[in-house]
Amino acid sequence: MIDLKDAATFLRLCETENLTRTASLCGVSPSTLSRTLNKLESTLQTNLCIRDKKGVSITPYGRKFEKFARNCLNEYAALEQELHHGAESISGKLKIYCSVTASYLFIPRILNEIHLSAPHLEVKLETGDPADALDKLEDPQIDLVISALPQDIPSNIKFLDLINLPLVLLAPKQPRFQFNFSTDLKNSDLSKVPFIIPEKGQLRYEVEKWFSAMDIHPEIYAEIAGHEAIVSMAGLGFGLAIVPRLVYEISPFKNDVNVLRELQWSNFRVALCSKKINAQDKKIQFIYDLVSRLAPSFTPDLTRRRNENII
Amino acid sequence: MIDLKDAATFLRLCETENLTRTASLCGVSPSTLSRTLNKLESTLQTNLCIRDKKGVSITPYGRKFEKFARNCLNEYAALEQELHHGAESISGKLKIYCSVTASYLFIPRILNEIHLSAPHLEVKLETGDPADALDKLEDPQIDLVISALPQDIPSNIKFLDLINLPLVLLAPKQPRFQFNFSTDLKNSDLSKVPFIIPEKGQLRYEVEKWFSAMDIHPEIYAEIAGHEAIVSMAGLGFGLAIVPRLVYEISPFKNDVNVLRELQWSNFRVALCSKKINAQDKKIQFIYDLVSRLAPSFTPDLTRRRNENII
DNA sequence: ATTATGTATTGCATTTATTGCAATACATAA
DNA sequence: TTATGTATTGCAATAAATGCAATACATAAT
Repeated sequence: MIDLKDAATFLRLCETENLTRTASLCGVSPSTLSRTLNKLESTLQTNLCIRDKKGVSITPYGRKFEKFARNCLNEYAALEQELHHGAESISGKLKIYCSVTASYLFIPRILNEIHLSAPHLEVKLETGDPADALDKLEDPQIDLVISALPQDIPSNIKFLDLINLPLVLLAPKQPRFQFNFSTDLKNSDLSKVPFIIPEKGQLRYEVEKWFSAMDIHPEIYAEIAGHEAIVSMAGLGFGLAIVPRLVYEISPFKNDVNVLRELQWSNFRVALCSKKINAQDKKIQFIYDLVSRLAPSFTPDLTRRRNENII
Repeated sequence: MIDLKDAATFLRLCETENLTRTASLCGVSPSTLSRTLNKLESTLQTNLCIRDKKGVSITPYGRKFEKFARNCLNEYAALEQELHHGAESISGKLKIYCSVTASYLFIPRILNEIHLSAPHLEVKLETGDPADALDKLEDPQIDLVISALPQDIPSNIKFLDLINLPLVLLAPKQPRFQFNFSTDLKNSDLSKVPFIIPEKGQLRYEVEKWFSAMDIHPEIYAEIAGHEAIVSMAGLGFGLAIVPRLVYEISPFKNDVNVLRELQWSNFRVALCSKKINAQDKKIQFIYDLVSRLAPSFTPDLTRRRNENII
């Protein structure tokens, strides 16, 4: 018969579609997880997922089981709540601020994990310009933010590194003006083309640092709030832009821009942050703990994609 | 974490409130079941049931868990149906005919067990005069009946003994007429009081056998269809009556009648019956198998109550 | 082409959990 | 008192789960 623990395990697998990482999330070895899946499939007499040397993919039957598992675990959480209503367990409300991009990448996994290991914790999410993220911590409503870390980290901030994002230089495939950039791009050329740069925040700082290191004095076409909008502007052909690779990867305008190069020595540390004064909060401690288990699974996913479509 | 097998086990315990019998139903030893309950209670951090030397009783928290367990197992059954819709599993429809009393005693446990071990089997129930039960087998709609076995069991009937019910002689506490029966009841007296007897069926046969053995020639007040109605009539004071003890125990008129004595040497075998020609049916075989596991739990429950309130 | 990294699985020895028997302890009825 | 029914516990045997290390394969980087 099915053990609810195995059901929870399968939900994690559905989220990651990766046996090794799921195993580490569940705190077991990959071999154990592999055998757990065998057991699950044999009791259900069904193939829940296809596992080969390449990885894991969930079958339609697996999706049905996923629904079932989610239902049961929800009811189990409700039962626990009913039995000893939340005593000892992590519960209450928690508000997180982050960029739209961060919400795509980190939040689903974090929420999934919260749902599995602290189902009584209510999470609210606010998205916006990542440049504002650290300041948002001053808002007493906001408990946690996902933000790029500045050079000098304020002393009242506690943080946990999530990922170190490479920055990429983007150019529109169809420039709106007749500006020039050839394949053998020279820095001197960059002073002659319009640039879209962030209005403020750590990315603005990094971009300016790069300009100065490269000794470029670019023409600024626009200063934009929100990383995602920068890619849109570039995609629409208004100019070159610099954003974290991840933002480019996720953007709906991805196909309208080319990656000219990846910026070296850039330092764009994305971290989970909170005010140190809240560090004692049980909920916040729990999230730090949870995310630190989750963090290793972020890194490889993003630094992977290679074979740039350099023009 | 909870195993659905343990949840099913607990549902059986809720039905029987008896650890030993539940253990035998689940096919494990009582010690194993005891430890299963310990495990369950420790994972839920709650007392699901009170277990002492006297027996088991389910706590309110246990009832909550029961609801949860029922939910989950229902969903699990639905999932199984969805995955390989009923292949290999016992499914379809089955109609059972029995008396109201039998439906109170046997049917809940049987249905509970069906629900746990063959959740896709749809059971319909028809209740009526047990005298008609065996004849009902001629109805092609009816697959199984619970009936008293006649002296000569028809050769085309397959059966499984459920219980051997003692018959009791009942007298109204407040007779409607001025008939007489003293505490030192003599058989000769019984010829002078009105009797309510069954219209037909095995009970009619047993009653007449007893009359003739005792050399009583009673005054027949009424011939009634349906055992339950016989107790009602007696309770309303129309006369003495003979019914299976169980019928008396369960009757809402129980408090309006006294048990004068238990009839000796009466032979009222209640059995699960079907036509032999249907014995190959997978569903029917399954029910026989299931009920034969269940049967031992019927017997002790009913032969227990002693200390009759003999007048 | 070769190397390096990432993926899942399998054999094996070890540890851990489960199981049923028999014994125990108590309650209730005969 | 005796017999029956109830649940639990100690114990030894059995069964199951676990992680390590080795394996096999795919893919990407060099």
